Amino acid sequence: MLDSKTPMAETDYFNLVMEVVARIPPGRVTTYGLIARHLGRPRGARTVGWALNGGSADGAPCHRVVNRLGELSGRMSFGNQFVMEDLLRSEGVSFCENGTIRMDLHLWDPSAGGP
DNA sequence: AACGTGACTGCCC
DNA sequence: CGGGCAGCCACGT
Repeated sequence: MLDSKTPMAETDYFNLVMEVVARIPPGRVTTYGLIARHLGRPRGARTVGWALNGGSADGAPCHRVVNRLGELSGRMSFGNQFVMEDLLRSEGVSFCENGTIRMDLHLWDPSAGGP
């Protein structure tokens, strides 16, 4: 589907990550490790974070990407994690009292291909 | 080619 | 999921 018009190279890990992140349905979240595993790098979780940091793509709502704890790790790049939290809440995501996302309710797997 | 760095994860306590 | 240590991937210098 997107492969027919998406001229991305293997070296463009950045573009590849963006594709997966862009496929995350609203009200859902995923983890770096899940994405990395879907890309074929089960140990490349850090590389996924690097990709999002490398370029702020509007087509890739990085605010839907969190660490395995359901916590918004990109606070340093976003500026304020509260912005992401409120944004996710607007999509219908529930948060714990400690400010982390309820992964058990909103965790989405890229391999699932959809909601 | 090597070292250092970073939006991570897994294992251990 | 409280904190600490090591491993992995890709990039910049």
